[in-house]
Amino acid sequence: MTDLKTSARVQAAGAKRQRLMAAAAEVVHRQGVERTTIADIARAADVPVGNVYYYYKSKDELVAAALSEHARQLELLTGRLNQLPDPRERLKGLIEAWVSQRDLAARYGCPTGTLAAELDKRDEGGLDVEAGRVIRLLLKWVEHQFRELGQPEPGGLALTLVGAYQGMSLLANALRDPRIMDREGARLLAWIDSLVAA
Amino acid sequence: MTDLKTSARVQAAGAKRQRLMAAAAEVVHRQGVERTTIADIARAADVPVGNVYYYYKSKDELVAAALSEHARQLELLTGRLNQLPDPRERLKGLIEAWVSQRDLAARYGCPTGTLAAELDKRDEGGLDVEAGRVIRLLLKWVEHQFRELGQPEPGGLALTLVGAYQGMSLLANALRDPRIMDREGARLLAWIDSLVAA
DNA sequence: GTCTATAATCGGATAGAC
DNA sequence: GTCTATCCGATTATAGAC
Repeated sequence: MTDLKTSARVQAAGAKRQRLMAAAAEVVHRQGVERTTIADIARAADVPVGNVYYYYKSKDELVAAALSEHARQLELLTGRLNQLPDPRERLKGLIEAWVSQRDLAARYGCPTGTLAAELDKRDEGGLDVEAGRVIRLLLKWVEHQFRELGQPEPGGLALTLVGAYQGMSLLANALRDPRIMDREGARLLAWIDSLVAA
Repeated sequence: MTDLKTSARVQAAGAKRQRLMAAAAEVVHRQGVERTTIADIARAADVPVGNVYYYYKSKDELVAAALSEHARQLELLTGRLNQLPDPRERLKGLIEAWVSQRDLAARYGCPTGTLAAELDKRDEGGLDVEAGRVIRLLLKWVEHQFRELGQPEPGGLALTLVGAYQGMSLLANALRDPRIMDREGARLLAWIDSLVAA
């Protein structure tokens, strides 16, 4: 019985931690790190404000949690795409996933990209390095697909593709126009199709 | 004599306003809007803190000033490039200007792009719209060059070029690697060269 | 026009009751 | 584990002397 109670408590605690992590990712994406208060995240996660510090010792830890939530989402996506037999189809699936998020991107930009940009304006903490790691995760996966496609410079192509995504997200956001995601997404799909396997 | 004294005073006042505007642009680029205090800008401009409010009634007005400073810099650059007779050379000159800023971009990102991204995370003020205007200024100029080159879809090409710039700046910044600016810059130059005039 | 002192507010973090 | 009350520092903005 104590075991049951304990595991239930642990699960509830784990659930709260997870809720806080997911809420941190969402709210920080919408408001940015600096404009997001602990209270904002607590409210979104439906956790009492003063209780947050039991799970995360500081605001920076919550931001780190948001970052790892983004990494988790990315791994979920690439995991799904890895089921596809053809690397070309995997890359096209990635682009389609980006385009499907057009409205969110037009309103708040790429979650990881905007977060990285904001964190790079601090010196302390080292959260900026953490953000770079998540972006590298994406770059490495894309590079791997280009290599499997037999492309000569997979690293350069990955930089171009991910850079195009970051750029189109920023422009869609700055101009508040989701159609930019459609337009550039279509161009990227055509580009991938045009690549000749070596 | 009163005229002299008055004009001197006006000039000094104008000079302070300009110093504050330039300082706002620089400091906000490095630290971001939210982490920049009025005191930071005052110090950078060598103006007493309490005196700032004589020139700008609020922090938002200082941010707006930073934005128009970026617009001014952009007009200076395009004005110089307009001297070149060939639109293809003008576009290549723009790309070279971007690459020449690689170290700044790798440390703090594109001044206008990162500012736009940060401002888009607020609802109040309408400074986000102002940031969009500056980006549109650049897009329109680039579009004009592509049109003069006889390209069929100048608007789409402008979106691609400016998007590529924003993307490579963000990646260079997130990965702290200025060589990304060289690499992608070279690719863009080759792309412009490959375009066949219609 | 210039500058100081200070008001007013806000948000991160902690202490400690339950 | 949960939650309240509160401290403390920082920052925008203003009032008013010079």
